[in-house]
Amino acid sequence: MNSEMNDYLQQIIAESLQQFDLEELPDIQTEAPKVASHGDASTNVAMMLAKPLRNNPRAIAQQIIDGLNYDEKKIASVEIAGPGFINFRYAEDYLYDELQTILDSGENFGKTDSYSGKKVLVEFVSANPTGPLTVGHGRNAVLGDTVARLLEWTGAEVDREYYFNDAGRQMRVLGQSVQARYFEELGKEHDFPEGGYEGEYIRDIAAELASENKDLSSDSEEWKPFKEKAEEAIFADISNTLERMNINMDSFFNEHSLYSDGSIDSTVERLREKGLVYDKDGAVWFKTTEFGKEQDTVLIKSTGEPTYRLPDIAYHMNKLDRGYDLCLDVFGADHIATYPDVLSGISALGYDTDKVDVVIYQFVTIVKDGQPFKMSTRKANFVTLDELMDEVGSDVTRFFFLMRSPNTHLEFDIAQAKEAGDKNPVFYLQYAYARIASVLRKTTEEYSFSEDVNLSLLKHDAEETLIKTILRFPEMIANAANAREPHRLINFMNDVASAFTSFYHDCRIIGVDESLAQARIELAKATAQVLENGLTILGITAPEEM
RNA sequence: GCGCCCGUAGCUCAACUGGAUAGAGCAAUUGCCUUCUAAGCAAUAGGUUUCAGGUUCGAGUCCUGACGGGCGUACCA
Repeated sequence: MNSEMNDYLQQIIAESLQQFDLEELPDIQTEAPKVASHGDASTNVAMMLAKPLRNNPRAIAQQIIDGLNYDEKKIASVEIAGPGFINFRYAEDYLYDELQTILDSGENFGKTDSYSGKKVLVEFVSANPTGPLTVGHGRNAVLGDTVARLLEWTGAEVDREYYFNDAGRQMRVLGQSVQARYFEELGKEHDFPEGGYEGEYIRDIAAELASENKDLSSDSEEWKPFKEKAEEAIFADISNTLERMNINMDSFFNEHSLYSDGSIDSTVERLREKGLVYDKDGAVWFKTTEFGKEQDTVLIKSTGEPTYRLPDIAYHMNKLDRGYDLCLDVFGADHIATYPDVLSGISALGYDTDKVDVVIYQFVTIVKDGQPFKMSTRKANFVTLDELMDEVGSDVTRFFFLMRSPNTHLEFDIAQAKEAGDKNPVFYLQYAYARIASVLRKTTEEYSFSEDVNLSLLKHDAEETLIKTILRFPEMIANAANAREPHRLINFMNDVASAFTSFYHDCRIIGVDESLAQARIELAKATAQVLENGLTILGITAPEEM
């Protein structure tokens, strides 16, 4: 059901409700029933009013219907069903008019405006440059990008940002690892650092450095040039991977800039002025107990080094200072603990926490050879996203990460993904699109129409079901965007493909009466448009043939 | 111990934020290619939604308590 119809129904219901002399109007909800025989739209207001009006729901429903003043060009019938639902059936013409709007809107069909005028920042991936992106990062990357696309379709102006830290212990060890491999490459003795990065990519970077023939020191304190080279190479690799996955970042934000511009220091000072920060045991503490936590937490260690919470707070203030109406963070379940501290910090300093929201996703369990597989970047025990895409391509990769709700664990069976082929549901969607494209190619050869199309010839059950299904598209996108749950769109796309295939099966296009063929071609075009728009949001290609 | 997420068909998961008969895919069984792409369609089978209470017209969904799994709970990020 589109929002225009929704508004209309709510309006006429509200008018009818005036007869009851209610103190407060109930929240009128209208939705498409699960079962088609229940009509096109349904409302439960009568049941909600049962208690305040002290009457039985079906009697109230009857009174509401009696008081209903509706346009017969839009609504064909209204009836009471079950415990007191009021079901509406659309006028046929309405359906055909709506089908025409899909064709007229074309690649814009599905766009709504609930976020229009809003500036949104989605921060995701944000992996530190210590190694290639793994399958574990994939869920974050694809989820973030697709939520961003959904928000764009609801009118938001979205920026994608990658937050990283190239300072700290991890990066030092990375530099030292490259250094060790570099001297091995030159045939010299050099100790490999404890807990160093063992991946093959480290050797590749070292080999490239060796071939450049620079005069680099073997002094283990002189790891910085190695770190810089490694960071450069790894970032190039990460960017390449993201590009392959159809992801384009608008900005990369280095945590280090928060130190150099003084925001870290000023954040601590401002919290101290509020009396929320104190010194103890040589460390600087944040009074998180004031916000309901069991313990205070350390902001700056006794070594003088901040914990990650402090830059996180400063970073979020930075984002809000840049004028965003909504800042979305995408991160895995292991980061959930820091989030409340960040909110406490920024709200204490007068920022609106409603403008910050988080998309939490549960971990990806890698299943390899039928066994759960523990990954570690340091130990080089991982499957990279590049390896995965080499095997199955980016369409399947993106689809796989989006299929499931973010808050359930995603089981990623490598073997199954690799053999994906005809088992993979992404092909079901693409296949439906390719079939339509094929039929449309054939019809342009066989037909040339002179008269206007008459869509009202589409009276077959399969045709009506298909029209009603594709009309739900804008509402689905808005819901998925609000919930930040791309898998809803995937489920919907399956409904579309399924409704199309049963139409395709029952209703031939070529070889039937010419005006009917013409109408069916239009319906096929509209379906292709919805599939194409949906696949665009998912970042998946819509192939003309398969 | 405490906090967050989860428990739905043999397996992997949905269920449009409390609605009507809980649905898909895979696996199983059975039909359908001289007609627009069989990467498909149609049908059969598979369920006490982990368990026990509660809230209300109505609960897979909300609340309480068990049981089971995952992730946190660091002067690691």
